Amino acid sequence: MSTPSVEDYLKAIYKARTNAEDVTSQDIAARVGVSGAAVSKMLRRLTELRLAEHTPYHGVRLTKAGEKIALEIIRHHRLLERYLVEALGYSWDQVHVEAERLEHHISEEFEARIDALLGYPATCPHGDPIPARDGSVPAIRGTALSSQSDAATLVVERVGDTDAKLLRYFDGLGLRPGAVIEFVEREPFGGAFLVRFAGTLVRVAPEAADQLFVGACGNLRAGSEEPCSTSGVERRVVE
Amino acid sequence: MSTPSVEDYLKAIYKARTNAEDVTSQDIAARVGVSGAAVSKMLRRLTELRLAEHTPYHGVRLTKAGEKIALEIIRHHRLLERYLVEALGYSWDQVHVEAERLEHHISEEFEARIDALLGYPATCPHGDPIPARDGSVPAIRGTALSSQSDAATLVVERVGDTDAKLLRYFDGLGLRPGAVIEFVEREPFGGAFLVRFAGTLVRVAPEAADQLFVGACGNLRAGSEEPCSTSGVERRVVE
DNA sequence: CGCTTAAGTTAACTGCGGTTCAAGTTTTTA
DNA sequence: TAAAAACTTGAACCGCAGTTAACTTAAGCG
Repeated sequence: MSTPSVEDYLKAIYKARTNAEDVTSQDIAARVGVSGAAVSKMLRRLTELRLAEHTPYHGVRLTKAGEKIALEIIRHHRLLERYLVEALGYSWDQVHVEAERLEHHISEEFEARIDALLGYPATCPHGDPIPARDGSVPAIRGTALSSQSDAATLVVERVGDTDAKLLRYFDGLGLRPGAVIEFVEREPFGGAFLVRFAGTLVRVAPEAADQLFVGACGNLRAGSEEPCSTSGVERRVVE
Repeated sequence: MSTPSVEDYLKAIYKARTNAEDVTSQDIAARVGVSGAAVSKMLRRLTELRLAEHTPYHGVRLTKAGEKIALEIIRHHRLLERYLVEALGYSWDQVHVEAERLEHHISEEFEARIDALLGYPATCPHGDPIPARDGSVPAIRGTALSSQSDAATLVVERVGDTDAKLLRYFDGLGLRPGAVIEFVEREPFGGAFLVRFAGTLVRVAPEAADQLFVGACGNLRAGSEEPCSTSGVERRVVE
């Protein structure tokens, strides 16, 4: 078995790779929250463990084995987030921190049981896809609202999950995965993004718009039963 | 915060003390699963951390602070066991191992939520009392069936929780906390303990009898609604 | 094309938590 | 009561995971 620390690095490398083609050590360091030197050392270890391939001063890539572990941990994380919300009544801004610790310590048995109890959900409460047990991952959907330029009807696919304050902000506005919004325009000089939602005009702050990922409204979200509803509320799993 | 390792030692010392007056290093070593030398070193650390008072070659005692942590961990463990059985459908022989890892990693928030969801249970599935959040602990009930000599009507208070095989054995016999049994006699020459349970005669093996703790039947178990039922089945918490 | 600079790596060190082996202290027993 | 046995501790060591400080490398610019 791998240690929680190894798992954290694998997860960070995996996530960094889905964003940028080249994974930099700095990026990993920032994600894991350690110094660059710690990253260097760990990359050597991961290479020895055959979980990654690291050519010094150049890139890192996860091996099949490394990716498998990364996906297992991400699966644990997102299932746990979902479980904490659905079964224990956590709010969606609390779950990230709790899942971050628990993801390293639950058994496969635990994972399987909460998965079944939740009815095999496709996404976490923030809209990120839950990797399947076989290692397949549904495509990550949506582009940041902040990169939107033309007016359009859009559906919220997912939101950034790390900043609790931001999540409470979204929650206050009613902006959750599944919500259908109409992008109107951006206020000038780095201003807010104007969005019509549930009949009213909402101003989404620039930094919030970076963390709000939207898709074309015709795009059905996997597992979403009301692709273009305006309720803005995710379906709850009822036992 | 203390590390999982520190917590394991504190728990071991606490539990050892409830059994014997003098806590030996060996006992701790066996409980934690490490060498004697590791115990010596840790006792020095715990003393420095003011979690225990250790006079070399003589005893150890937990300080108030140390006992507080030990009880928190035990509370986590027993609540988790209960939760895994009630909410996730684990069998009672599976929960110890899972709880052993999770007990170090759940937050106070998590603890409070499962406690409320379970309706503030008084015991774990094996009958051990769950310490309250303020640090008070209901008395541990019952004496080993193996120390019984005279025929009597008894109620199963608790069973040893560490041996999964033994728990399945008890489960097969129907012997769970709350079960009312009649102790008849012991077979000669280190033989089984003869017990009448639910109308039939049951032979309890000697090593099992060491781990089956019984009390006088008039003794109401806290939180037990049917003190002298013969159903042998713990009430399930229904949501 | 070499020089600066930022990114990445290595080296030396720290703390934790374990090990084995040897030495010391109690306790038991002959 | 002295020797043996059992228990406890100390010393030297290891692996993991981090740190800071010094050194390499790669890249970009004048």
